[in-house]
Amino acid sequence: MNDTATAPPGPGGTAVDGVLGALADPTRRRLLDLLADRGEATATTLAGRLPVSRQAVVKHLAVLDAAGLVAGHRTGREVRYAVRPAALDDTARWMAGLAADWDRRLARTGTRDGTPAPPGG
Amino acid sequence: MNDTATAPPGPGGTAVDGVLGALADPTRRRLLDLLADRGEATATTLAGRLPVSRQAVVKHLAVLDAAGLVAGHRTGREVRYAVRPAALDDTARWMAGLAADWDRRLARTGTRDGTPAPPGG
DNA sequence: GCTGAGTGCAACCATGTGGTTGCCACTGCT
DNA sequence: AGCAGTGGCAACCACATGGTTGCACTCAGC
Repeated sequence: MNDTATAPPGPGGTAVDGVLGALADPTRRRLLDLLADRGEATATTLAGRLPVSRQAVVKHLAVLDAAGLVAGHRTGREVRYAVRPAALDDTARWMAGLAADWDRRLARTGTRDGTPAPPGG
Repeated sequence: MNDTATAPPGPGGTAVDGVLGALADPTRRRLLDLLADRGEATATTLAGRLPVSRQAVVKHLAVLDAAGLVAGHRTGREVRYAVRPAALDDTARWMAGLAADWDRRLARTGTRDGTPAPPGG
């Protein structure tokens, strides 16, 4: 059984989970916005634009990296991070599919609750 | 300045924030899946399908309700909840727009970071 | 009116997570 | 070689959050 609801039959379901958690935090969203705006940036630079310490930014960047939303590569003594639209796009599609799925289900289900759920589907 | 990144210029940005947080929790997603599948259900019924207590379900339902993902209406002594695709659909669109926005920005930005561009810095 | 089912609320606990500070290692420039 | 800047731990703190239990209240049926 997949644990990502039902709409996303594709293998990308796991990635979606991380993306949702990562995007749920406002600081992280701000970080992504900053990153998308600058194209690339280091944790130190980013920290200068946010009301949090560099270490906090590093942690957030780690979460975003785990979610596949950003990627960092070392350049000399710096580590520059950049956004990766792929994961976001994948999640957007998953969500759109989920919304459509809900609508579809709502159309076929009436107002039953006491019933022990449909056996065949 | 809105705190929901930049892509969604519409007023729906606030709703998105709640949806993301609500969707980030696996139990909540399971709940939504159950709800979408049954059409309608009470917290007690839902609790029977999940490995958590009824009260835990009630709390999750409250979060989902605050996010606009579900709506509950009282029927006698029961409170039946049902999913509301609107908020999800809205968020899906926001996310798709954000993904497109990133791609757009990445196309125009090069690899600048060290440049103290903004005068405030 | 009594009883049973179901809801709502409050207290409480444990863990996760955001955030900070401190310190050390490494890299690059002079 | 020496100094300054940047990154990477690790420890630590505070609060939010998921989850539980207990109890009181309400609605439905007999």
